[in-house]
Amino acid sequence: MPAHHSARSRRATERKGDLRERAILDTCETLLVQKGYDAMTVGDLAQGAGITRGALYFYFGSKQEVVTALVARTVEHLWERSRATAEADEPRRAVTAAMRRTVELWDEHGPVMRTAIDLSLTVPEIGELWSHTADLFITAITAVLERAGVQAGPEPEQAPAMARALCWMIERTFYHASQESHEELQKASSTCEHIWLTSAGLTA
Amino acid sequence: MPAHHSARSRRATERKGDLRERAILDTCETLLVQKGYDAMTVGDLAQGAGITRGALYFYFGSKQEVVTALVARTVEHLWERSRATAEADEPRRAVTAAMRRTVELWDEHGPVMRTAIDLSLTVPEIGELWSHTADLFITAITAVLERAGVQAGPEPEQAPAMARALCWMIERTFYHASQESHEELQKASSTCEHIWLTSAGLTA
DNA sequence: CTCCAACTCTACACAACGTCGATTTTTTTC
DNA sequence: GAAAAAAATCGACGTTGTGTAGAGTTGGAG
Repeated sequence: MPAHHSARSRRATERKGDLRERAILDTCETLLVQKGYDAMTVGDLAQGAGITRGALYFYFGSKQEVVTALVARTVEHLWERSRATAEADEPRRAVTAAMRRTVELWDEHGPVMRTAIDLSLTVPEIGELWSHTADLFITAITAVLERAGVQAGPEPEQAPAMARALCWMIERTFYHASQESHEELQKASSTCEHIWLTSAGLTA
Repeated sequence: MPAHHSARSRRATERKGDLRERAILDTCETLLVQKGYDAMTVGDLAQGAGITRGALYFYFGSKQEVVTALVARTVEHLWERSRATAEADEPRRAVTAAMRRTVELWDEHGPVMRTAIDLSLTVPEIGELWSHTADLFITAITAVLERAGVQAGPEPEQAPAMARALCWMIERTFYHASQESHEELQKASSTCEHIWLTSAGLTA
């Protein structure tokens, strides 16, 4: 595996391999959309990136590693965008903002996120990545619930447990909707937002 | 190619093959728990059932077919039990009863149901089976919501769409909880019940 | 007994994975 | 700007797991 040392000097020395690596990940994302994880072979991946199978194994140890790297890249992008959103806001607004952001993310990276979810059971690394991401959402939802007056605490009817269930609801609902269309995603978002608000006691 | 399950049900006596078939499915369920779908090979399956790979292919055309049959068997059992539960009841009671039944199902068949969910994307037959099952739940939830006063209709904030989201919430929450323990399942159930009731406007 | 269907096995062909060592290309160093 | 080092590429190989083919075995009905 090539070392990933960041900026060394004023001259950004981008190796040829870095290009290839990105090409492989891009190909992977494309293929995931076109044929899905199972049908995608290492040969396809290599061909898409313009190299042979042998060469691909210089960059990644396995098909799983490629996908893991792709998930990592996507998830990182996701974190960045999440950080950007202000959290200290009136609860109702916060919910709306969060849902809009979520729609954007799924619109953009639906297939990769679906794959990540599918593989998080069988590929421990991806499971790690995804559960970490989920935790971020869960703590965010928890914060909103508590600010809206839901009691904090470890019991099943208190904020953290509810946030967890709501997170899974959103994940799963978007998972399905993103297979259909952008419109479905919007509707799904409205529904989830409504349930979230109701659970928080913010009924209109 | 030998004809498959079409005319078998008419037989009076139980053939040796029916035993084998069941043995294969039982083995499949065991292996699913022990090693998971990917790690389970057709050889393992055959060995567990006391036959060779070749013989197994007499009964099932592929590994996927075996799992599909197992899912079908499990799901059928699930339908039977669901039918048994009375539907015409006071909403609050209906919710509690439904959740208790769901806990039982996951306690009993957690691994198979998790596998069904995982494969419903890649194996169309399983997807069919599972989405049909989900529809049963969704209509049941819809009925409860409407009886509790939630408006009927196709809009994202009306009963059917909400029922769908709640169904996915329950599915996903139980999916995760059933990997942990029976206790987690119970807690998950309480949380889901609470959110369901709140969404229905049945706040205590 | 014999015949047919149900059942079982071994052997084979194939596809995809991951490894290896040799070789070529790119980058660094002097 | 050439030699040395590192990075990148290739093609061939061994392995594993899948699904198929065809031959052989059992057991019950006529």
